[in-house]
Amino acid sequence: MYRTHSCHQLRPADIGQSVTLAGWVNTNRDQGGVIFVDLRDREGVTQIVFRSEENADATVHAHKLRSEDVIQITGKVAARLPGTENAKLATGAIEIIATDLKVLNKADVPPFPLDDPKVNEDLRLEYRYLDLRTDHMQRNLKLRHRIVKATRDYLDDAGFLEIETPVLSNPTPEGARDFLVPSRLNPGTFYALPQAPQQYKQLLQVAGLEKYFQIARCFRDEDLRADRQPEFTQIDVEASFITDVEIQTLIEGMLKRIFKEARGVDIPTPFPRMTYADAMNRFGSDKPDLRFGLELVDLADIFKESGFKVFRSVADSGGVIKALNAKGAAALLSKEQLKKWEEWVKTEFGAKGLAYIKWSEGGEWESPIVKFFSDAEKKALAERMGFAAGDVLFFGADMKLEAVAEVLGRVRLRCADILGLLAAKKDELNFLWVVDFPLLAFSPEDNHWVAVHHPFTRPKAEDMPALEAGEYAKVRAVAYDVVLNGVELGGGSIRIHEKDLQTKMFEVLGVGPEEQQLKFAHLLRAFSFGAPPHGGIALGLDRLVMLAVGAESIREVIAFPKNNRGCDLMTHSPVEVDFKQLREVYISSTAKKN
RNA sequence: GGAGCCUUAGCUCAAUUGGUUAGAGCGCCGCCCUGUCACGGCGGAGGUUGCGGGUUCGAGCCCCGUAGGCUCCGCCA
Repeated sequence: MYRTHSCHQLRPADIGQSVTLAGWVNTNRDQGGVIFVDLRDREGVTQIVFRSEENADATVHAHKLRSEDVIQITGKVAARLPGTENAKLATGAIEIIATDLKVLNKADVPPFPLDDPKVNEDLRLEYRYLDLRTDHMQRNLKLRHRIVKATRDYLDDAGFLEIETPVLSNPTPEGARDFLVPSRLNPGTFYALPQAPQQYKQLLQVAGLEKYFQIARCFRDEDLRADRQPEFTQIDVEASFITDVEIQTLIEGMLKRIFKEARGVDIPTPFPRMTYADAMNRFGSDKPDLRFGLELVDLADIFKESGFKVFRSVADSGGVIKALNAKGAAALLSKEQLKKWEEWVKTEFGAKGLAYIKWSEGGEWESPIVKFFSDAEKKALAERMGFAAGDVLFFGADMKLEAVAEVLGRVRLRCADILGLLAAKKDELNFLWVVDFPLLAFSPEDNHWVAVHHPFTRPKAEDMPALEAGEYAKVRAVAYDVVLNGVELGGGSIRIHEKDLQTKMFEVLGVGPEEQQLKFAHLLRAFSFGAPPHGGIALGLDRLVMLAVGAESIREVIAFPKNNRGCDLMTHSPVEVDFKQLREVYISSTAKKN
């Protein structure tokens, strides 16, 4: 037996006991005649004392201890001398008077200080096993475990079955780029790693399992971000004979339990609901952060007769003109900075420009466009926007709401940032359902309509006539996203369960009968054998944990993440493989070597 | 595919306008220390300033290229 107690366990009640502890040397304070070692394990820290006059032999060896050595010590639990208790440690009232020391494994000097949060991330990732020893990372992984456990318990209580689906499955024609896996037994053919268990979970409904969930690993071969990894984990849920509101209620209860058990907070349910149209119109985003205002305001009617041609032409032809008022931002935004913002929207979103009016305290309206406005327009504008000295207005004008939303939605977030609107609300948890997403969007690059959610999403019953009539832009989906503090946590929908409707959807999406047979025959056939009405949702577990621990990146809540080029800096994955290994799976590389 | 920022000791950073021997804190090594807990004291080692080229009497600093890291756009049904 290596130990009798953990390093977090012993208290004054244990004084006098003989104990054995094992762990890592956290710090070693050698004072010559007496040596203090803080011994660390997963649970905590306990102070060990070596006294030369009592245990000369052990003390001699303790002189040689260094950080991160793995040791085992035996000794007696003792009260600390009066006045030397450490209130910062849970075990700070006691210490172990060591009688025996065994070095289980010496450690080299660590390449970086483990307790320094400023160490560069690439170094932490190269030595991830050391980084994971830190309190910070252990807390994150423990909380992740609590969240997964709460999820399993909750869904089990609700009658859901955890069922695994294949990781080796088929490529999907739409959506993200697939990771491919060559099949050795079937030369020239490929599996794909799943982007999501979508079809399998629907087929489990056809199979009559009724309530399914899975903590599912998903794979998408796209570029990485702070909140995107090529492999990530979803809480995947699907159920039969269920409505959209019932799924939302189920998930609200699940998130309530997760946050109660993980963070000890009670989040209010039900969450507010907002339509996609409202979210875009008022906040310029389909995942609005409602912890602050800065709402977008419609101005098209004011500028119908305007002398400013850009606004007038948009207003006249039924386009969208909106503005937001960054209250108190004038003092924070110099002319040069405003120019930079304009450059930013131009380069990043391809906008033509960013119109603004800055009203400094005790000054005039400063703006490249205001000279074109009539007095009546200025008055109407100031009134509607609540424009006052110290404010900055930002405008967006375009024939399409999405274009205005893209620019002003981001300007809104950036304004909130510089105005410090979130500083006081860091701990607030603002949940929201965004509902009534459009079913379809026209893709100019592909020159056909694509599914906004995915091809299996059910159109709203009242919009079926529009679908039949080919007015695709008007058709809304029974789809919903759950949003937390402006981050999309997950999304789902009620699915199509009728073969004919699914076929119709494929046609609209430009998937012809041949391709349907090739790629979706199994699903269409399954629907012909009595498929129940069903629907579900998937939540991004990594993002959920990230928000629960207050991290800035999902890499902080994944044990062994990839960097932003998809590489594992510890194992150097991905790597080149031997020619023979490629030959076995009938692959030859076209990559150019340099 | 594109944009921005970054790279100086093991780690985190500094180095005035381009100027002489590139510094600090922590860590590391050695010695001392019987109540520390960010222990303390004394001494010491440690640098191809990412790499390659250029400008200059002289480059950590300026220019070009390149590699790596981070963030973002595109992409992510």
